[in-house]
Amino acid sequence: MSVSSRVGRPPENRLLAALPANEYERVLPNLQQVSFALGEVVYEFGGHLDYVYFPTTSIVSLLYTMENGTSAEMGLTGNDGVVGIALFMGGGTMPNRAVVQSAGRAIRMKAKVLQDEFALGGQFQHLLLRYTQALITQISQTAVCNRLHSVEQQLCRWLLLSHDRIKSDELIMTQELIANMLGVRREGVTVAAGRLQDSGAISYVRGHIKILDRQKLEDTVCECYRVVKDEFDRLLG
Amino acid sequence: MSVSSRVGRPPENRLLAALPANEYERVLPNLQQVSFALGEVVYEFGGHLDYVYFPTTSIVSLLYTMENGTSAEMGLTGNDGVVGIALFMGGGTMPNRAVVQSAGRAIRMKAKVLQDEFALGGQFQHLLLRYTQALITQISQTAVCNRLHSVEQQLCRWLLLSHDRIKSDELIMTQELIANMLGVRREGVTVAAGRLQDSGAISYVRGHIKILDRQKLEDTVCECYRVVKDEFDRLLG
DNA sequence: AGCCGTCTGTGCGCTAGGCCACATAAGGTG
DNA sequence: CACCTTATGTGGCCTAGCGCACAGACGGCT
Repeated sequence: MSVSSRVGRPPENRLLAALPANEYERVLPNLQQVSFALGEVVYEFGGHLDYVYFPTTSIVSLLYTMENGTSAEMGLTGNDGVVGIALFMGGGTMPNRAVVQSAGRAIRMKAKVLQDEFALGGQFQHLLLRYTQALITQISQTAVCNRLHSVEQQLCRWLLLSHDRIKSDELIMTQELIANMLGVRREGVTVAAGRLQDSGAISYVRGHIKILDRQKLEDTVCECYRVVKDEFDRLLG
Repeated sequence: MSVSSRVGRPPENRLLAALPANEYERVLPNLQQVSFALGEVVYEFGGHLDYVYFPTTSIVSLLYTMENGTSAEMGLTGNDGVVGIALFMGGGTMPNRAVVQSAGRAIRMKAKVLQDEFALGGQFQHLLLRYTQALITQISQTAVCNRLHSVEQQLCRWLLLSHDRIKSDELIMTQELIANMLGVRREGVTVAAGRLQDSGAISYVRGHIKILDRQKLEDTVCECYRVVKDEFDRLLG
């Protein structure tokens, strides 16, 4: 992770952008821009956090890794959210890992600053809690989707959720990594991605996925995607 | 749901019991005891909530029902939690249902009272947020467990989580209902429960499950159970 | 260019769990 | 007690997805 300059106005993160001017001005001196590399670990299982991160151009996955090494994603955070909710929820640590799924920038804020601001009970607190509720919806829907839907549908959901959180139509992501996120085999992703490719929805070349026809993905995806999207729009839109 | 008398001291709900005396005295006049019947719906998908509920002897399941009618449980709340987190998280409604899984009592509190108390930022707010974080862990672990573990392991997890939240060794619950909770077929539950019965862990007769040997369940269950239990103990213990 | 490591495609056998169709059993009710 | 509803046990068949093995294919490096 590399730390660079100060943060501009308005911020590229939707949570920060939704703050009233006076609250944003108050926290602005405490914000820094950082860059995340692909695969970088933002926090570990049970690890302590010194900062919270508001992704701007990056996407961070929340994963849980089992004792036997297999893993699955619970949710993902992009420019509409914040990584490190344990810091204001009061738990300090979370029993999961956060890994950078798409390289890019984020804005960080010292834990203490966040906690003090949260304790004031203003709009900042409000926004963080609403985001947390939206995240709960995302995690819940992941639970249901894992149980009831096919790998192909889940891949569509994952592609659409990622696409929503990034400006580009190209995702940098091997099938191996996607398999880890979805908690399925790499070959399962190959087959599902192959079908999406045949239908013309995406093209896939060695870690570079291009979204060619978003509508086709939306036609294939299960209802889980829309439930999550609608809830984010309702709570943060 | 039947409303009865006032609520005693100390309360049978762990969240309320953890309140400092002065905060509990302040909310006490606004608490009422209610009884939930098995299968009663506490709130519907997107429905409005006038009260939050602190279960004491009841257990409430948080479920999501798909468009095609199949459903799956995201988490469950007993005397260690509260039903209706959307009321203090700010969203107002949740995109899921809450159904009484085990008949019993709960303590209810008017939404407005809860919100005012939450806004004071005292211990009550603190406890509610910590509980919410524990719930997030539970939901996450459900997501992972749905993806990676067998029906038998999930049934064990479910039995243990329920057993922890109830005084009795007997659960009133048909296999059909358990199947809906776990998002699996009824026959799948029959087979898994049959195995547990053969091993002497439980006995199962027409909607009455007796836990005969808790240790055997703990030997069969996946790690998900302990992760959730440890996190609840850490955050609320 | 040639090599090599990393991705991706594919096939095969296997199993868990889905769907369907019944058989049985346990209580409740007249 | 006879009947009927509801709950549970069982089997047969089918599919999705796993594990494994290996065959390309692409791209970076020397």
